[in-house]
Amino acid sequence: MKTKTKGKKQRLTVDKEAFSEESTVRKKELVKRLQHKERRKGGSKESSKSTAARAKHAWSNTDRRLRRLESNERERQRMHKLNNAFQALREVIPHVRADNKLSKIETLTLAKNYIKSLTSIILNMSNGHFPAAEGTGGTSGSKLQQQYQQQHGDGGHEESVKKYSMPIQSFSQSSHS
DNA sequence: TAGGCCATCTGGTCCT
DNA sequence: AGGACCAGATGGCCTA
Repeated sequence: MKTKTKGKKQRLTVDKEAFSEESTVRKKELVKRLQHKERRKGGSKESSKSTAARAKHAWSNTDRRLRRLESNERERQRMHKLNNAFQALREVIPHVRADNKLSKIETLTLAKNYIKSLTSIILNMSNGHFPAAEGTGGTSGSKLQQQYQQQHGDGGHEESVKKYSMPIQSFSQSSHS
């Protein structure tokens, strides 16, 4: 995977037509984009979606533009909140690359494995190795285990512990050095 | 330079 | 009706 060191990206927002000077690098980039676009589209088809959407509300162009800008702003805020949540998640899961930012997919995958391994540890402890869970009535370890096995099948936690143990070990090594 | 990751825009759909 | 949510499109930045 890759390291991410870039800062906040400068966004060309509404005024896309505002950039007029184009370096050769940029031109090449545009060509690349076009090719990429063509590959994705697989042909040109004019959709009637936008016109149908426009017909739905009898707003003036200005109104429509204004509403669009407002909902863009809301969407931006929503995505920022989502990214904050991702960042919070990154901070609570131990991982090897303390200096480099985990990608979103890496964060989710690691978090999933982390939860699995913690669940396994809890199950192991409550299954005879954890005195507090024995003979106290209430939530027994076996109940927990039954519930876990119903959802994940038998022996799933062994594997998840293995899967996650390597990153955790690496993390603890790097944090102690 | 290709490809991965990301932010943003956009229109459709769902929910309150 | 309006906001939240979602997925597709687009384009910028970065690394191998």
